[in-house]
Amino acid sequence: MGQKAIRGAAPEAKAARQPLRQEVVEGIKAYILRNELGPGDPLPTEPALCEALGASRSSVREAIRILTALDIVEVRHGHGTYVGRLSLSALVESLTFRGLLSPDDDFQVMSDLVEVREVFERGMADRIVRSLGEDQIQRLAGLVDDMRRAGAGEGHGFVEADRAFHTLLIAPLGNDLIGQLSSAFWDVYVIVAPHLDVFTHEHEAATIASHQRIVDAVRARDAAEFAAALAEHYAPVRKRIAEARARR
Amino acid sequence: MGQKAIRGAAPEAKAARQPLRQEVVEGIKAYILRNELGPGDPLPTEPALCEALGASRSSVREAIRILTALDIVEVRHGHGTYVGRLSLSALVESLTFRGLLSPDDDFQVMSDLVEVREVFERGMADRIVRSLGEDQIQRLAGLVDDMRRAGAGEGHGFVEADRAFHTLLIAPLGNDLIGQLSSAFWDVYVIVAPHLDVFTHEHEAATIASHQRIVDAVRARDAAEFAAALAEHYAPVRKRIAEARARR
DNA sequence: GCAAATTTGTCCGTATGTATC
DNA sequence: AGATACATACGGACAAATTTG
Repeated sequence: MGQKAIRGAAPEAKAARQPLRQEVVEGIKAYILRNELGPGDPLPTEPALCEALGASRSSVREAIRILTALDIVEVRHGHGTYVGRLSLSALVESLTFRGLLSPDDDFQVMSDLVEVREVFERGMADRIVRSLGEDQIQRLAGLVDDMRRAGAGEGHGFVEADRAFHTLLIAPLGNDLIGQLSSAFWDVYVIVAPHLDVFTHEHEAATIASHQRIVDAVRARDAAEFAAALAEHYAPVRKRIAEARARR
Repeated sequence: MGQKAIRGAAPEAKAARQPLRQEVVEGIKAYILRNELGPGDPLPTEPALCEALGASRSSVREAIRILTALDIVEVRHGHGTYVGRLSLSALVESLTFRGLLSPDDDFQVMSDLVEVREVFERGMADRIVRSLGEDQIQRLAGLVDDMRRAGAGEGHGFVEADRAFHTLLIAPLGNDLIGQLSSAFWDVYVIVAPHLDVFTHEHEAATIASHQRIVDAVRARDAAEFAAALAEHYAPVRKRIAEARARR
């Protein structure tokens, strides 16, 4: 019968009534805050949430879908609902779709994206060369070796080593946001780039060389040289994107 | 009666079957891509999507909720569903909730956030001072005047002028991603900061002074001085966050 | 290994609120 | 104001996945 609750009567006298599902979203968020839950902690079952928040299962489920998209909750079929990892997966989804969407601006998205990563690393140059430990520098050098080996054989491990290299580079900053943003941008790049014919495996040698130069600069604790090496590394990437753009 | 489609039989032989709603999500995204739709363009009605994608209303609606959270689709009650603005609203939601969540790390989130904005502006210093036009510099100076007026009277217009100032600062870069990220971070800061007692209106005078110094540096096209002015501007912000953190 | 219990996934039918013409 | 088209919300039923006895 769709019995109706008297929503909008008591609370917020004349405020534009927001959908019930949105109230449920806020209710679930408030529940997590109130109980100080963290990633992985269990949430009430759907029927329990229905009763607690005074909404039907449909509304509760739609609210859960919204929160799932934001990685605030995570659902395991047949098992239960839990607090999510609070990652930036939504950002990856958004940017990826935007990159695939516009037939012309997609190259601009890629270019912007690479530029931001460069700004992160160049802007933090002095702090990076200062705070990287000897063992971490050793691991960076090891990753360059991995790139050499992967470049000779298959191109698969190459991008992984490249990614690990840059992840390790910004790790010592202690700024999780930069790390996660950079990681998200990398995800987007890897997903979108193949659709734009940007990948050309001929440039691997140059990429390896510039990474080696970065390692050498870190070893020497030379921030200026470090920034210069980064510029040398990113310039051809942007150039390749520009070339692919011109090709259309 | 819940008549069942034979999902999982024909497609992807042994791949782990994903929920139907996820297929609907991909189907709607594919529809947008295939028809090269842009923000504001209309999408089929819910019943139409049900028939086109072979799913019930529930599944279609849950898929729409996911895409709405990502700002890929937008729904107007009683009117229809449309392609969304593809903004970074999901990022704001995610970061805001994360900031409110952890009782200790929230300050870290705020600190990281401000640091990223500083890196954007300092990392682009030379390009900013080079590409800002005379009229834009004039507008920057006008915004500083606005801050002076707002500071004397009410604190409301102050943050707006401050925001407009920084938005205008990075606008000439032509990097939409930086602009939208910076804007998103500002949103998060404004939402979360009041919960942490970071706002202390005593520092408005110093803020105005450092903004004036930024304008002067831009006028002189002096990138080094510009970067120094930015450092002077952001240092006290981070200091305030650190103080609020220590207060707990 | 099987069966029961729990929980989420999907479907349908219906009623209501909202915007447009 | 009425009619129409659409999204919102409800409730019940069954399917599928997971855990447990």
